Amino acid sequence: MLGLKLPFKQQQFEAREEAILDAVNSLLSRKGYDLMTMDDVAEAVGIAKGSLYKHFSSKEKLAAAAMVRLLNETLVELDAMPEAWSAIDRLEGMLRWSLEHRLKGGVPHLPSTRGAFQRSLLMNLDYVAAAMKLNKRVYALIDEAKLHGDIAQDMPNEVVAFTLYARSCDPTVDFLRQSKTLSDAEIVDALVDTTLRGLTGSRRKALRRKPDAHPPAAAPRSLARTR
Amino acid sequence: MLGLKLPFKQQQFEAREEAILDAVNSLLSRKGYDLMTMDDVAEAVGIAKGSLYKHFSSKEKLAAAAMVRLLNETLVELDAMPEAWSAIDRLEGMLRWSLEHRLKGGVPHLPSTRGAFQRSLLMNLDYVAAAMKLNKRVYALIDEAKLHGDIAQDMPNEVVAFTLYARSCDPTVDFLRQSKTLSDAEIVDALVDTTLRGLTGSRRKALRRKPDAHPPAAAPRSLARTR
DNA sequence: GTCTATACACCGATAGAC
DNA sequence: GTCTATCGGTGTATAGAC
Repeated sequence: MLGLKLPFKQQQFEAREEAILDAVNSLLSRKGYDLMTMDDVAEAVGIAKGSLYKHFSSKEKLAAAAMVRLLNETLVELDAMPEAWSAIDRLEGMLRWSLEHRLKGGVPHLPSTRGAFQRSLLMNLDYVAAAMKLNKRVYALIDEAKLHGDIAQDMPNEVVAFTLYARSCDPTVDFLRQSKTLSDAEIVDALVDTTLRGLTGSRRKALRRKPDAHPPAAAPRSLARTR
Repeated sequence: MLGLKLPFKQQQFEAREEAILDAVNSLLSRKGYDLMTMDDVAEAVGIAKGSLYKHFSSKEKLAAAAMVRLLNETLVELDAMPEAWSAIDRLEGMLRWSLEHRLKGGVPHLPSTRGAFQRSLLMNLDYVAAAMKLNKRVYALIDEAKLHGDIAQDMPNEVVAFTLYARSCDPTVDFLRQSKTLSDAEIVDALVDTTLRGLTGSRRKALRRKPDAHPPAAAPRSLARTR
């Protein structure tokens, strides 16, 4: 009896941390890192602000923990996919899951803020480790999909990976939702469609850029910088 | 002589406003709206903070003015394109221009912040007017491109438009730049490529989703909400 | 109009009682 | 560990001298 008391309290402690991360997850997606205050989090969880700091020693640690949890959930989701799915199916599945997760009020995979948050994340060892683990998995899938001819060979892997990640924090999602003409399911379909097949839609055989067409490949004005 | 004095002062006044907007443009792209302070702007321009409020009565007005100027510049760019260009060429040209503008340190077309800025913009009459004007132009181009078979017919116009706008505030741009493996010109090419032709690359005739393939169209888990 | 100085509010983090 | 109260710092906006 007495031997169970400590594990119980510990279990309760971890349950509260989960509740905190849920609140952070929701707030982070609605207001972003900069506008999310510790008061917001405390109020959403139903505890005092001071108590928050007994669980997480800073706002940055708190937000990073939520991001790490998301990355790990994504990995679990990848592992839970049907055996029959090919590499491109899994990548599409991950993208769908991300978009649905976001539409339900979850954090995006990438920090959309151009602020201090991104930099603090890169100095957080837990986050970097989780990100690298997921990234390795995704890169392997991309390589496999390229072998199957499902992804253009000449597309750099990092472009593919970041494009997939970034779609979950694309403001297009918010704007489409605000315009109210598409359901959530249709928004997901549209985003998946444009991401994988582009605006031209690879269903059509006719390609826009014929071998000897006029040259819109170059920039309209010579603004290109090699940096 | 004396008749020119007033126009001169006025000209000087407007030149200073241009300088202010340049600074805002740069700061807004680097730090985002929330992290950009009026002190930052004042220091960048080289004037006192109090003087700023003689030109713009609030931070929101200031940021909105920068966004309006960007939208108008985009319209000018669209009008300056070669006559021979088709609708899809112009849309691609606009996308390229946006990406290059962003890589040179300019504001993105959409407010990436999930904060109060977006809401304040929608209550700014000047911004809404400029956005509607550009939007009308873009929608016309999309319709024309669809007629030519350059854009998938079943893609809603708003999805196409927002996808084009959103690409200029895509965090992929930042991450690719940080990884240092691609030049700025290559980043632009890659982004334009994925946007128009998707990750699968519509150069290949073989399409991923055959008519009677297995069904990855449905979500991996039934997370779809009709809302 | 441009400057300096300041009012007012908010937020992250801490202190200390219980 | 949870609470209330508070410190220190920062940011928007304004006041007032020149």
